[in-house]
Amino acid sequence: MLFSQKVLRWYAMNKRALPWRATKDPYKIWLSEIILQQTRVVQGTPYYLKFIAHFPTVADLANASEEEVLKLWQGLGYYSRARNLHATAKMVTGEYNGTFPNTYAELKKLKGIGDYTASAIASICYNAPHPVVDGNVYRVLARYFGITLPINGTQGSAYFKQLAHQVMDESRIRDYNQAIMEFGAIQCAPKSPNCPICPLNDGCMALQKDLVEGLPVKLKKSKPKTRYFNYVIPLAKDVEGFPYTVIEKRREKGIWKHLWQFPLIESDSEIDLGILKKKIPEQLHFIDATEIYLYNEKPLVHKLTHQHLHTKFWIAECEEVHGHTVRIGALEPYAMPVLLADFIKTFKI
DNA sequence: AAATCGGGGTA
DNA sequence: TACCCAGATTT
Repeated sequence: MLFSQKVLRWYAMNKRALPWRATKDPYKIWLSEIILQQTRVVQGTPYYLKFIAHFPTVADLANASEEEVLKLWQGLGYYSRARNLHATAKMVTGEYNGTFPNTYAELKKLKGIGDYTASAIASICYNAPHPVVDGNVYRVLARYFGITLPINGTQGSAYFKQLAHQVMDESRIRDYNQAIMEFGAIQCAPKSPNCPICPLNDGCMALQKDLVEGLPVKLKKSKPKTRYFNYVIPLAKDVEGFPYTVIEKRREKGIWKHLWQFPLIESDSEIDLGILKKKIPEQLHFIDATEIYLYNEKPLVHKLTHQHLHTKFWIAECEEVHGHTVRIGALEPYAMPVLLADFIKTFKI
């Protein structure tokens, strides 16, 4: 039996009932695909349900503020997805008369829609013959056909793309694309796949050559860089006696763009109170503290894929503070990185 | 071509 | 720890 037919047969028996599987509405398919980029189904599903509940149509999403979109996205990571999601919703609503384009080429022009996502939407919504190539597909193809080219090199990327095109079932592309991804996620798992029970094991080159654990081959990535963050939390009391602080929006490029944070001093290494007191007038001139103390004895290490953030939280008690002031009890509506959302949860004055 | 962009789950 | 996740974009 053909590879594609084996995959489709496996899918018919094993597919999960996922919230976006019941529809061909391009808005919902698009939303699910953006959420699921580099994100596991179990992590993304609650966000998908939240977004559909808040924004039933693309026009609802377009009419929301970016603040609102980022807040709903909080905790999911890769926040450019949320900013691009909002921009594309506005584009579709404003320039496409509220209707998503129905071709791969037109879809790919939209922000946040690359090769994979354009193929996914075109095939799932319109049954257009574009094979998806995601992390699951790389793994399944590399193993079944015994391909040792690195999947993230230029050569390998092109090779897998043409191979995917070669082995797809064009007549059933809508199901086939979801089938091969589901097969990769459930059966042909990254680690310790249960090959003895796999219905594709008879034709699997990796299994024959004992290469299952070694495939796919991936070029090694760079090591994470260490950064030293000093968050200074100003603390003052307003006229009614409520404690308030100051936050700011991250405008520069880099992580967490357009998310909110406390005033930040980044240093080249870990610093103590003495150094901090010298830096505050230089970098955070709006803070005039009567007392400053360290909130966490050991730096909290927040690990991202490419950065390790050694973070100290300093409390700066002030008579008054200027800037974007917010009561401590009213920080919830602001979209913040998990690092800061976690801090706020534990923070007791 | 390589780096960057999060956070969480798994072995 | 190391690796991966329904990748896209920038450098």
